Order: sequence, then C-alpha cells, then structure tokens
Amino acid sequence: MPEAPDTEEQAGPAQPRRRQARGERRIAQLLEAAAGVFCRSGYTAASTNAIAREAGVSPGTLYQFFPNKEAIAVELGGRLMQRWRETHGAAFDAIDPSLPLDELLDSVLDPLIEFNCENPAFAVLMHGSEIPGRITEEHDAVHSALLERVERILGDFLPDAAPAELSRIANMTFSSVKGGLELILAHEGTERDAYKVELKTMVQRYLGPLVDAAPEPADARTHTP
Amino acid sequence: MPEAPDTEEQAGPAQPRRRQARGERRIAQLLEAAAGVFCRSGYTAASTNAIAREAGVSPGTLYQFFPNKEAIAVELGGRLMQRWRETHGAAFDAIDPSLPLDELLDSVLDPLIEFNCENPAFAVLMHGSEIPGRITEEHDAVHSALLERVERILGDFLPDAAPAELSRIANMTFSSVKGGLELILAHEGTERDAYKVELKTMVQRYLGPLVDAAPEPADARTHTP
Amino acid sequence: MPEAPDTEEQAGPAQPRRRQARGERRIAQLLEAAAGVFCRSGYTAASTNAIAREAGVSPGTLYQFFPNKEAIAVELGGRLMQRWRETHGAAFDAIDPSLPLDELLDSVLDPLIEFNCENPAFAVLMHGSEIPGRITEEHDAVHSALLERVERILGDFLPDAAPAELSRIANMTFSSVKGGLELILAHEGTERDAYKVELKTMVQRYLGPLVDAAPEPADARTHTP
Amino acid sequence: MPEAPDTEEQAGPAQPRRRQARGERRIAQLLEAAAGVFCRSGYTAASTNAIAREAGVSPGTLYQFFPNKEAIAVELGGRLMQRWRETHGAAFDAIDPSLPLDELLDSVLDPLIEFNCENPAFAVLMHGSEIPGRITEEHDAVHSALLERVERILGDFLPDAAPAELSRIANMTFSSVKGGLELILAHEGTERDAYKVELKTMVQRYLGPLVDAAPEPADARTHTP
DNA sequence: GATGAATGAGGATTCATTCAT
DNA sequence: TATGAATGAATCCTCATTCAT
Repeated sequence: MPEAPDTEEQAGPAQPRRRQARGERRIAQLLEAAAGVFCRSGYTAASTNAIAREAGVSPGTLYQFFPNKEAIAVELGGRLMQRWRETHGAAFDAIDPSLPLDELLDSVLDPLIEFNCENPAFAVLMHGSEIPGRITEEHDAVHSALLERVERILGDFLPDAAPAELSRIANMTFSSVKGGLELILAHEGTERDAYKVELKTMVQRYLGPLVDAAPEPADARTHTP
Repeated sequence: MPEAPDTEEQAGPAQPRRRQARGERRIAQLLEAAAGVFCRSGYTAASTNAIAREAGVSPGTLYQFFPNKEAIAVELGGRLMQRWRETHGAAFDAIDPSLPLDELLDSVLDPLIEFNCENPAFAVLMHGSEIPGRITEEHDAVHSALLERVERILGDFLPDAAPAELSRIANMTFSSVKGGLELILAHEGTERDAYKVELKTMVQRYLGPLVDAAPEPADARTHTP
Repeated sequence: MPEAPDTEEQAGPAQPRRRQARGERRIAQLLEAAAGVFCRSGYTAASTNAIAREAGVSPGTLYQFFPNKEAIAVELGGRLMQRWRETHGAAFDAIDPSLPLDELLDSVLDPLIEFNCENPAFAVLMHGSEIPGRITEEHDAVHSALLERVERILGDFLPDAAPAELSRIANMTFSSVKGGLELILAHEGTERDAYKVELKTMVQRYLGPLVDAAPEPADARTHTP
Repeated sequence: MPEAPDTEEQAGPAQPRRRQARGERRIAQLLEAAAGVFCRSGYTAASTNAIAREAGVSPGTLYQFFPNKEAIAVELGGRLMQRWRETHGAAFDAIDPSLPLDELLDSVLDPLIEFNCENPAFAVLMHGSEIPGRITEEHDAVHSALLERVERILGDFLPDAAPAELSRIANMTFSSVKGGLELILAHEGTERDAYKVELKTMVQRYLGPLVDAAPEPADARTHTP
C-alpha cells in the first residue's frame, strides 16, 4: 500500500495520483508520529508541533493533511480500526457461538491483546472520549466500533437478553478489557504474560455464568478446574 | 500543608485560626471548584484560571493557597481520601474475612460506589497518573492508597498467594472497579442502579473462585445459581 | 536606638511614643531583611513579599511602614549612610589634607572597606540607579552622597582643578572603588585581603600624580614624563 | 544555535538558507530590540514581551528563535563578541608586548571604548552575572571572555607573576575599565571624550608600575617606595 | 506540497499593592 | 497595628493554527 509506483499517465489524473502517493506516505508518517506522541503524553497534552517534529515535517505540512488536532486522532483511530479489521476482522465476523466460552474468548482476546501490544496507541484511543469536549463521541471511532462489536458478539450468546442489559454487559466487559489491556501494557516480560492470562480469566468468569445460563444448558462447570 | 501558621505565641490554635477561617473557606471553595473542573475537563486540560474563575476568585488568590496545579490535585485527593476514611474507613479496617464473599463485597463496594457518586472527582483522581509526567506517582495518593487497601484485603483472603500474584489480582480488581465506577457515573437513575449491581456481580464472579479455592473449604456455591 | 523604654506619659504623646518604639523595631527588622534580599537577588528581582517573609511579618505590615518597594531601598540607603556617618563621618570630616596620600587613602578606604564588608547591602546601593527607571536618581542617597564626599575631599587636594575635571576624577575614583569593593566582597579570606590591598594600590596610583602635581611642590615623579 | 537545518539533502547551505533568510533577519531584529531593552531596563527587568514588542513581532515569534530570555542574552553576547573579534580581534591577538605601555593601552582601549559606544549593550553584558542566579556564569560569554583576554595580555607583561596575582590584577583592571566605560556611556560630547582620556590615564597609572618593574629594568619610579 | 515564520490568545505563575478583619 | 486574604496586571512561555514563499 505505501508503494504506488505512479506510472506517468496523460495529464489530468496523473498529478493527483503522484501527489496522493506522496501524500499517503506523509499521512502515514504523521499518524505514526501521532501514535507515539499520544502514547507518551495522552491526547490533550500532545501538541501538533510535537507530532510534526516527531514526523520530521513542519507544522504547516501537518495542517496540509489534517484540519486540526482532533482529525489526527480520528484518522489514526480509523486506520487502526481498519488494520484491526483487516488482520482479525474476518475471524471476528466468523465467530462460532457454539464454541465453549474459553475457546471463544481466546479467539477474541488473544488477537486483541496482541494487536494492542503492537499498537499501543490503540489502547489510548480505545478509551474514547472520557472527557467531554475532547474527542467528540461521534468521532470516537475505536471506542464505539469495538463496543458495538462486543455487544454484537454477546448478542449472539444471549439472544434473550434485553437490549439495555446487553448493552450493560457489553460496556462492563469492554471496560474491564480496556483496564486489563492497560495493565498488560504497563508490564513486561513474564509479568505481562501473567496479566494476559489474568485478563482472560476475569472475562471468562464474568461472562461464564451468563453464557452457561443462557442458550446451551450444557454441563459447563467452573472455568478453573 | 498550604498553611504553616508558625506563630511564636503561646496560645492554642484558636487565635491563629480566626484569620485562617476565611482562608480555610477559600481552600474548600477552590477545591470544590477544582473538583468540578477536573471532572469536566480532566486534570491536564483543567486550567488554574478556570478553577479560580469557577471559585469566583482571582488567579492570585488561588496561588495564595496552592503552589501549583498539581498541589491542587494532591490536596483534593488528600481531602477526599480523608473524607473517605472518616466516613467508611472504620468499616474497611474492620472487615470480617469470615463473611461470605458477596456480603463482604457489598460492605466494600456499596460505600465506595456511593462515595464516588457523591464525589465524582474521586473517580477522576482514582485513575492516577495514567500518563507519565502528569501527577507524580508518589503524589497520587488516591490511586495508590486504594490499590494498597485492595491488596491488603485480598491478602487476608489469599494468605498463600505469592506477592506478585496478589498484586496482579489487586490491580485487576481495582482496574475493573474503576471502569465500573466510570460506567456508573456515566448513567443515571435505574440504569445507574443496574450498573451498580453489574459491577458487584462482576467482581464477585472474578474473586469468587479465588476465595472459594483458598482458605475456607466451605460449601460455597456459585453466586448465580 | 532600637530600645526606647517608653515611660508611660500622660495621654497624647504616650501612645505615639510606644507605637513609634515598636514601629522602629519593625522598620529595623524590615530593613535588615531587605538588605539581605537585595544582596541575594538585587533590587529588581527582590520582591516585597520575600522581604516581608524574611522579616517574619506579613506583606501588609511592610506596607504599613513603606509606601512601596523603592522607599525601602531609599530608607535602607539613608540608614546605612547614617550609620556610616556616625561611625566614620567624623574622621572623614576631619581629614588632614597635609597627610601623605597613602595615609590619607588608608584613613578613607580602610573604614569604607570594612563598612562594606559588614554591610554588603551598602555596596549594592552604592551602585546607584544604574538603570534609569529603577531608583530615581534623587532618591539614590548612598551613591550621590558618597560621590559628593569623594568630590569634596578631592577638592581639598586639587583646589585649582576645574569643577568638571574634579567631578570627572571623583566619578572615576568612585567608580573604581565600587568595582574594587565588589571584588573584595566576592572573595574571602586571604584573597579578600589581597584585593583590599590591590584596591588601595590602584587608587593610590591613580590619584598619586594628581595630588603630587598639585599643592605640594614635592619631588613627585610622574609615570608619564 | 537556534537553527539546526538538518535537511537530508545533498546540496550546500544555499537552499536551506533561503527559507531562513527571513528568520535570520528576525533574529537580528530581535537581538537589536533586546539590546535596546537590556540597555534601558537591565536584564532582569527586561521582559520578553517588551523585546518582542520593540522588535514589532508577537511573543510567539520570539520564542520561535529563542527558547527563553537567557538564550537571548547569551546569543546577543555571542554575536557582540563575534563582532568584536571580527573587528578588533586580530589587533588584539597581535599585541606587541614590546610597545610602551601607553601605546599598548591605546591599541587595546581605544577600540574597546569605540565598540562600546557603538554597542552599548556590550557594556551591559560585560558586567556579567553580578547577581547569582541571573545569567549563569558559564553562559556569561562576554564577561569571562574579556576577562580572560585581559588576563592573557597581562600575562605577557608579567611572566613572573603568580597566577592568583595575575588574576587579581586582571580583575581589578577589568573592573575599572567596566566602570570607566559606564561613565563614558553616561556622558556625551566633549565630556565623553574627557572620560575616555581619564579612563586610559587611570589604567595606565595602575598598570605602569607593574609593567615597568617587571620585564624591562628601566628607570621606572614607583609611588610606593 | 512543503517549509518555517507568524500569530495571538491562553496557560501557569508572580508580584506590588490594597483591603477587611 | 498586624495579619493574611485578595487583586489583577504582568511575566514567561506554549500551542493550535495560518500565511507567505
């Protein structure tokens, strides 16, 4: 994707094509820089000048591609979501609700954890517009998209749950996962691995009874035999 | 801390206090204003001028009582912790480990939830120095104090757990509680109540197996039969 | 002087007397504090709050005795000049112009040096209103008084010199002495002593030829024959 | 120092300079403004806003080129020293120690005086960090560089002097010259000229005996036999 | 497009000074 | 008197954003 060998076409669309190629690189550069700065300082404390500096371009250049600071976060979130969907989206869409919960959670959480470790900015954006006035809610792509996805998955398992209850459970689950991811990212090595396990354990325990109680009256027993 | 009266008089603290009465009121006023602004904008985006304005005083007055912005957060955290201890600390210190988990959690979480609903800034400060360089860790009284308390309580239940494991479980629990509190605060009325229940359920499910497995080989059964 | 045992008189002048006694102590306290702060930070960077703090009183109290910051410097200068006059003024007024120059300089510079070492603020104020707009010239008691004194002494030695020339020589001499005093104060121990000697040597060499050439037709040899 | 172009291009410094031309002009403008403000108010009382205003730019522009107030003084000092070296440095390095003292002093002091009259800020910066905490010593380029130069020149004349003595004499000389320059700048027209002569006379008289007594066993007469 | 200069409002903080008690 | 609270303009400096080249 970053390499579009821009064949010299006639006249009209040639220039834009070349431009867009260079522009794409710039944008990617800027977003990568933004990811770093957001992680280090948080959205509010991150300065567009710092992002431009980190990207090795001038402030003016940054504003040639983004109308303002928020747009950077929005676009970064959009791209990370996109990358997430490309990498793990298929698996997500094809979740098999008949799987035992622990396997299902593994199939969901393992990629999510891995993706967050590789893209720590994802976690930052995942938290969404905690503070009103920062990133407008409707612009908070990552948070709402993931939450919706969680809700949908849960809906498959709990078809009888009222929408409000579903939303509540999804929010609760997602909130815990976000917290767990933060802890995971805050640690390293074996400690990090232990937190990964712990997060999955927690989610399993939380959702286990719900799932067990609901569709399949299987002989599901405790999750840590 | 903001006031060191150091009068070389002999008398008690009565005389010097009269002068400070106004100041004490101002401090309370400023902290209340800070609580509001912190809740609305978060620590980073909160401006001392905004706090002063909200308190109805000039910027200079604010700095008569606090040396800088962080000190405001620290003092606010300190006061909230103090209030928390005064209101619910005794109950916390006297937790009866022989209680069934759900009762124990009620005795811990109900007050915590109530306190957060009454003091929403508590939740803000509870999150601690998410971003390195904001509020210094050692100054992050609320977060570390509560985390330590959680760890201690858990230690009573899991005397055989390794320290690292204990810390992990405490962090995980605390993280989830923080997330849950955020959700509670983000909702109102019956929805808020439902979230309260949900949070307790989640913590119960997470800790239940740990506790059951540990000291008392009682006939404890799952909590959602 | 600081101790006026205020005997209880009738009515009218009793109160003021007592007040003045306490006030005198306060003023002395404040001026001493100001001396310290001026030495440490210079006049511009010295804050009235810092002076009050150093004096152990409140800002309000300071302004009960001085209308503004400049007045503090002016009064401090006045008092130091007063002390200077009381201690060494007599000797100065009774300078014997028939003395050989080196003895005369000793009789002038030795006390001046000693006084400056004991009252470092004197040197600070001696420099006068280097910067227009700080301490108004007419308020710069120390500088102008000392300069005038130097001029008068020199006038005794050089009765034939034109006023402008006299003023020039006085300024030059005074300027060098100020510089030398700064160096003296900047050093300690034997190095300080060496600077004392050096300063006197310099002044002697500067004034020697002038004095020699003037009243007494001695066998003075000049360095620029 | 304020500009690190770091273009990864191959070309010479021609291209990158074109962009900086405006900036270079701004820097010069700002430094000129700073020189004026420093002269009028002194370093401490000079405000960056005042400098920006004097330069006809906004505060932000100033900070695009200088990280803080001290850096302005440092750069100004550096440029003035540079200009000084370019204009008179060669003559200084090629001082002929066999010259008679008065000619030598002329060759040193005349340019110095002239340079100070043309660049009054030089005198301000020459005084160095009189007050601890203002301009850090190591940043006080003008003062230390000139003092060192004086010391070196004197060293040529007094090869047998102990280092401490040399330093003392250099300090004394430099201090007097600074004082004299101040007086020169404080006057105008013929009075200024007269002060110029007076300063040279004073230095000559101070150093004459030292020099005479040292290398050339001339028939020098000292005033303190 | 790219650059870096420019902006000016705003942020934290200080300070001389005044006021209420 | 003395205190300490109060003020608000001014300080240094930053930042999102715009402009000229």
